[in-house]
Amino acid sequence: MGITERKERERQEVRKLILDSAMKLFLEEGYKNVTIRKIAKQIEYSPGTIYLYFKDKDDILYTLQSIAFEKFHKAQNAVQNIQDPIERLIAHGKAYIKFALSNKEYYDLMFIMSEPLSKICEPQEWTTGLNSYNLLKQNIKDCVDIGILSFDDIETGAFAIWSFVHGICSLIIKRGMIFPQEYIDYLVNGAFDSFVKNLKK
Amino acid sequence: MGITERKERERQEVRKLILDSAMKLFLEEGYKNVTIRKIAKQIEYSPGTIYLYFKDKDDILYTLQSIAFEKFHKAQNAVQNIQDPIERLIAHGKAYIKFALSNKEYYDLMFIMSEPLSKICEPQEWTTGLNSYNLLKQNIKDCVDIGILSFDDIETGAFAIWSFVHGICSLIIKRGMIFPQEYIDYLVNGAFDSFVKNLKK
Amino acid sequence: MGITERKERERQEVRKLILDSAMKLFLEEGYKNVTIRKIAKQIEYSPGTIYLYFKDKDDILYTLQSIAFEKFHKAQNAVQNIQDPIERLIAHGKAYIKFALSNKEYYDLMFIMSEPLSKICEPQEWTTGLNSYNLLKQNIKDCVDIGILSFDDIETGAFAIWSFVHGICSLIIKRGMIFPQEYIDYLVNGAFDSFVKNLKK
Amino acid sequence: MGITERKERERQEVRKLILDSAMKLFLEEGYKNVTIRKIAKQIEYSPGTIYLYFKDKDDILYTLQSIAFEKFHKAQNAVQNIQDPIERLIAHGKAYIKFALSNKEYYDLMFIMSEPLSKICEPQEWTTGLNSYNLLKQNIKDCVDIGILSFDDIETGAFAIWSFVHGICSLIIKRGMIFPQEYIDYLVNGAFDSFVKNLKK
DNA sequence: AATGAATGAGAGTTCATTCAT
DNA sequence: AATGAATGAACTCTCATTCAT
Repeated sequence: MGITERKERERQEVRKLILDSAMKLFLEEGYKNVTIRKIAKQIEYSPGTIYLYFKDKDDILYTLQSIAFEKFHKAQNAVQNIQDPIERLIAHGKAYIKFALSNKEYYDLMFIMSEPLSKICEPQEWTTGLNSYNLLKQNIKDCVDIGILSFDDIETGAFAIWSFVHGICSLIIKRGMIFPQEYIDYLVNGAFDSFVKNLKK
Repeated sequence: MGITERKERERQEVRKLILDSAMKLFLEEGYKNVTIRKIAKQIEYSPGTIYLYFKDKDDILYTLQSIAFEKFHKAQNAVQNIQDPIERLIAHGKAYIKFALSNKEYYDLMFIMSEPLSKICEPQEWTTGLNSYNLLKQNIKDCVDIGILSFDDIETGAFAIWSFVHGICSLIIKRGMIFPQEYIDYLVNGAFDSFVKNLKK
Repeated sequence: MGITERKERERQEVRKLILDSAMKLFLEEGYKNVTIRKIAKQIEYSPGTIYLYFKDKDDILYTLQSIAFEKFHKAQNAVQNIQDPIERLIAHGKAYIKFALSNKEYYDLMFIMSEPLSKICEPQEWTTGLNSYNLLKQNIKDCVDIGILSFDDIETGAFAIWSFVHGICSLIIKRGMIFPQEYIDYLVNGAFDSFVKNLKK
Repeated sequence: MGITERKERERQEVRKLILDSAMKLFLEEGYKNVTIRKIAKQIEYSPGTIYLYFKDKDDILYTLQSIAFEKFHKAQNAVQNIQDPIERLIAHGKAYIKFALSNKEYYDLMFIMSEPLSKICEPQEWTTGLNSYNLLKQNIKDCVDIGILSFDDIETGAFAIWSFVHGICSLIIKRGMIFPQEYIDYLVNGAFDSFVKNLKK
C-alpha cells in the first residue's frame, strides 16, 4: 500500500527539484534567463517533463511566488506573541528586513519583479500578502492606541512604515553593490534604529 | 572644415534618434519588448545601422540609464535654492517622488531594474547617482546642524530617508495595482506627511 | 469458461470507448486535434492504455473509417426496398447526400481526407465502399434496362452519377462557407432535381 | 542602377524557391508535413530566413493558394473565344478537369483542403474563384438562352455543373487509387461525355 | 490490463548579431 | 555610413510513443 505514497512522494520530489532549479537559475541569472530548457538540463530531465508538473513557465514562477508568500507570512507571524505593542512592531520590522535580505530572490519575486504580473494583478492572489499587511496595520493600531505612535490615519501610517522597510530591502537587494559590502549591515540597522527613535514619542 | 562638424552633428542626431526610439519603446512596451529590430523599424533604419552607433543592446540601455540619471539629477537640483533647510529637504523628497512617479520607467531603470547591471556595478558609473545622494546628505546635515532633525549619523540618516522615499516610489511603481487607483495619491502624500511630522522635532 | 468471454467483452467495451471518444473529438475539433492524450483524458485512461488496443494513431483513424463505411453502407441499403428503379435511384442519391451532409466528418474520412491513406490504398480495405458502389451500379442498370436512363456504359454512368453527388457533398462540406448559409439547401436540392430532370428520358 | 533590380530579382528568386519547395513538400508529404524547417532545409537556408519572405506558415500556403487561383483562372479564360455556347461550355468543363488533374495539388489547395481555411473564409479572398464561377454561369446562361440546355434557375444549374466536374476531379485526386490506373482516363472522359449527352436537348 | 512518468523529436517563431556589398 | 540578407541559437510548447512497475 506504500506504493502510491512512494510514487506521490517521488512526484513531489521532482516537483521540488524543478522549483529549486528554477529558483536557482532565477537568482543566478535573472528572470530573463530562467528557461524551461535550462531548468530541464539542470535537473537532467527532458524539457517536456517540466510540463508534466507545471502548466507552463508562468505557472512555475507563480508557484515560486506563492511559496515565497507562505514563507514570508510564517516569518511575519513569528513575532506576534510579543506583548508590548511597540516591541512587537519593532520585531515585526526587523523580521521583515531579515526575511527579505536572507531570501532576496523570494522577496524580489513578491514585491519587486514585474514579470508574472499577470497573476499577481488578480486580487485573490494578493490575499496572502494582504494578511501580512493587515497584521502590520493591527500592530500599528495597537501602538497608536496606547499613544506610543502618532498617526492621523492608520492606512497612511501603515503605508509609510511598509515603504520604509521595503525601501531598505529593495535598495539593498537591487542596488546593494553601490555600498561597501562590509558596511551594509551597519547602514540597515542604523537606518532602522534612527527611524524607530524618531517615530517613538 | 565645417564638413567634419556637420558629419559629427548628423551622427549625434542619429544616435539621439536611436535612444529616443529605444526609450519610447521601453516606456510603452517595457524592457522585454525593446528589440533592436523594433528600434530600427521605428527610426526607419536597418538593424545593422544600430551597431554603428552602439556596441550592443546593453550599451543602449546603459546609455538610457545615464540619461535618466542626468534628468533625475537636474530635477533634484531644482530645489536647492530654497533657503530653509527643512523646507529644502521636504521639497527635495517631494521632487524625488514626483520625478519617480512621473517617470516610472526612468526610475525603474535607475534604481530597480537588474538588467544592465553588469555596467552599474562598476563604481564609476554610479557617479551621477552619487552626486544626488551627496546632495541629500548635505541637506540632511543642514537640518541636523540647526537642530530640526536628529540623526546620530548622517550616513544612516541619509540611507533611512532615501529608503523611505524609494520605498514609496518602488511600491507604487511595481505593486501599485494592489491599491485602489484613486487612492494612491492620498496614500503617498499621507505617508510622506506623517513621516515628515514624526521626523521634525 | 465465462471468464474469457467476459474479459473479451470488457476489452471490446474499452475499445469502443476509445473509438467513440476519438470520433467525438474528431467531429468536434477536426482531425488535427485528435490526439492520443485527449482521447485518453476523455475516457479517463492513461495514454499508454490506448496502445493496448490500437497499434498506433493511424490504426484508430483507420478503424473509424471502417465504422464510417459501415454506417454509410447501412444508410445506402435502406432505400433498396423501393420497387420503381428510377425512384429507387433517386432515393439512393438523396440518401447519399443526406448522409454526407448530416455526417460531414464521416464523409470526409471516407471520401475526402488524405491522411490514413496508407491504408485505404490497399484494395482489400475498399471492400465495404465497393459494395455500395456495386449497389449504385445495379440500380443504374435497372434504370437503363427499363429504358428510363440512357448510358452507353454502366461503369462510366455510375462514375458520372457518383461524381455528381460527391461533387455536391464535398463542395458543401469543404467550401460551404462561400455560399450564403440559408441558401445551401436550396442549391443542393435545386441542383439535384435539375440533374434528375435532365437525366430522365 | 541595375543593382536594385538585380537584388529585387534575387529576392523574388528566393521567394519562388520557398514557394516551390513548399509546394513540393506539400504534394509529396501532405499539408501536415509541410514544415518551415523542412522548407528551409530543402532550399538550404536557415529557418529564420523564411520569415524574411513570409509572415508565417499560413502566409506561404495562402500565397500558394493565390497562385493556384491565378493559374486556374487563366486556364478557364482560355476557352472563352469559342463562339458556339455549348461547345464553349463543353470546352470549359474539359479545361476545368484537365487543369485539376494536371495540377492536383493546386486543385486540392483551392477546392478541397481545409487547413488555411481561415483565409479563404474571408470573402475578398474568394474573388478570383468567384470570377471563374461567374464565367461558368454566363456560359450556362448563353446555352439556356439559345435553348440547348434547360435549367429553371441558373444558380442551381451552375452549382449542378460545378458539382459534377468537381466531383470527378476530387474523386480522382483523393480516391483515384481505388480505380485501375490505366482505366481512369476512360472513366473521366466517359462520364463527362455521358453527362453532356444527357444534358443536351 | 493498466499506468504514470518520461522522452526525443520536432513544431513555429523571434532575436541579437554579422557581413558583403 | 548604411543596408538587406542571412544566420544560429534560442525560445515555449506539444506530440506519439515507450516502458518499468
